[in-house]
Amino acid sequence: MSAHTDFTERTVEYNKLLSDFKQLLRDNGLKFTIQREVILEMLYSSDEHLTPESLHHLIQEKHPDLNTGIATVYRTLSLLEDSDMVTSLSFGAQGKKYELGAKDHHDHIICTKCGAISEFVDDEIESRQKKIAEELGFIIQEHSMQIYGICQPCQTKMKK
Amino acid sequence: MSAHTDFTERTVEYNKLLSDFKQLLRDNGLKFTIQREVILEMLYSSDEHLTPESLHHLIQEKHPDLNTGIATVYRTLSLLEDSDMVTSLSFGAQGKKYELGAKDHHDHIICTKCGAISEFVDDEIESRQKKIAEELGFIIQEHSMQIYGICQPCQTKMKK
DNA sequence: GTCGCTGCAAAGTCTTTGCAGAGAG
DNA sequence: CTCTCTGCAAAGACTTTGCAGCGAC
Repeated sequence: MSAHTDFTERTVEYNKLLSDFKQLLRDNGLKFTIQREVILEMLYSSDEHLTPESLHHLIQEKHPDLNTGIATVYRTLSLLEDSDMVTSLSFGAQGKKYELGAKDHHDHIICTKCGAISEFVDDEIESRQKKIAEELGFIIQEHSMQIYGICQPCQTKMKK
Repeated sequence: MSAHTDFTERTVEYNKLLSDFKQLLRDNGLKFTIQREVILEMLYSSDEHLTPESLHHLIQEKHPDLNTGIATVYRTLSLLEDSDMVTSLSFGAQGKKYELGAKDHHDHIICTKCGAISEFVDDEIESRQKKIAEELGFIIQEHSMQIYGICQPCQTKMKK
């Protein structure tokens, strides 16, 4: 499930993120605390889109000693969102989900029979999106796209 | 933005919607009430994506005699959503927004600052999606796509 | 040391639910 | 008449905020 990334590369990427965060805090006269670092780290290491609650849960699990409060999670997420370091998304279900803005972009195609998920990126779609946003006067930040269908293996099963 | 529709045609379209709704209610042993009719009517006649609160407000305004409760609005929207007559959208901004599902397929572009939503359809994207699904061996059923960005008015505000 | 940060709990929002009377079928 | 609906208010779920002690700088 979680894509394996080369350790060195991952560290470099994370360190960049971390120093951006520190810079952001410094620029605004804010303090770099262990809680804030852990929240960033969890956002980085998780491949999922996290809700404030799931993020809090993750932190409680991995760093029980910190006894981080949910309020701090909310406050930090707002801070990160205001600074465009994370983006909040809310698909249908209740409650927002958050993800780091720095990750590689990709879309998903989901099988409605077995739940298998494939990822894809299509340059043509990406460029059309930019054009559409432009035409509508928007400055595009990102997008999210899901295609739902039936995957090959499920199609085969259904024929039997 | 809002396509002008000829009055007669509009009435025909609305009547179709209304009879579908009545049928739905009948099929499930539910009752056709004035409140339910007014909610459907407001959803139909509004070009906006409505929140439960704004919908309630609209109804209070146009039909003050009914004194419709917000709970009824929530209950009716859930009913309509469960029956796929309306679709709920929940992007960034707080609170869900609802739109009639009977309308033509379209995607959404959402302002991450103020929550404004515009709609669009792009044939090229639609056809690319079909192609991608095909390449990945999927039989496409449907899709959902959202672009997030900053709308014109918010860009202007930010410059000040 | 100073001043922002944190956890806790209380206060806000938004949404759902229980109830008794009203109303559709 | 019966059984669902409705408005109201109370209860829930999710977020934000006030406060006093803690900790980064």
